[in-house]
Amino acid sequence: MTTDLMTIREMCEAYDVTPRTLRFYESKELLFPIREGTRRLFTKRDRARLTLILRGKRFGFSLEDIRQLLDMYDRDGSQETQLRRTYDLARERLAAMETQRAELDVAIADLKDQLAWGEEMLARFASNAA
Amino acid sequence: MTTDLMTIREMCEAYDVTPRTLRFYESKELLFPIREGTRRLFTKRDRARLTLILRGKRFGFSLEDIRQLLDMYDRDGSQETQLRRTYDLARERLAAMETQRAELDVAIADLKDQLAWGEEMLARFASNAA
DNA sequence: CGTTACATTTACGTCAACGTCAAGCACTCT
DNA sequence: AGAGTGCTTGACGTTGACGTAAATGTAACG
Repeated sequence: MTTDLMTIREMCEAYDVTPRTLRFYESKELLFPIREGTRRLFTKRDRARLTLILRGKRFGFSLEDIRQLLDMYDRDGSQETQLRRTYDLARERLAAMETQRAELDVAIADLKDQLAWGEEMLARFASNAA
Repeated sequence: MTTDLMTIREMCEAYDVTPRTLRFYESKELLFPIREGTRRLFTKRDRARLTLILRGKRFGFSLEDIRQLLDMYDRDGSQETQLRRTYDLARERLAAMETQRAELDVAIADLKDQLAWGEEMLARFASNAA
């Protein structure tokens, strides 16, 4: 292992985020890199948190939700209360995502109908032109 | 038929939108109600446009996209160029929606995995407590 | 010492689609 | 005339997740 500490550039490479994003997350108290003078050094812990942040974002959690969950983990270690809270939040999110999926399905089906209609019209134009 | 013209309130009732929304759409040149002094009177044409606006929104088109399409229809009457443009835009949107649905599916599957994991942990805690 | 290549901070800007006042006019009822 | 209601305009606020600009620092290279 090299140093176990990573600069902001290395982090950006590794996680495909911009420096602005990492500083932003720090300002929102999602990350706590070591401040070596004016520079940042990201620890293993920061990387673990960032992984969870990015995963959470994929699931559609807000940064504020994520922050609260991470903080809970920090306080409780790995106790039941926070696990249950995480679990509940995740179930809510899942429900929301499935609702969204259903709506998207309807919209897609409708749009396909409209497309069929459009093709019909185009065909009609084509035959008129011929 | 009463008057073929509707007040802002009637429009709100009929389309389940707020007055603010209608004024906003007018400011964005999506609607062109008659200005009777200081008040608005929405014509059949406005209603047709609003229907298309709301439909477009359901499909995820931006208001700007919608405005451009509506303007095209106004200019071209009902010619092939605009029909094709609409058709192409709709196909793009459909592709985007299907991509989005695929990503959502992955996220849902992942989240379900995490949930299963969470249940496992909770069960472990429960048995420890017993 | 100068240049290059990063790093930092602060603060304001962005995007979408409206919401939320505040303040005033227009009309009706009494 | 006063009260009440509805409609108007205009400007600023909201939300989330950063982007962008400007001014400055600092570290290593040659």
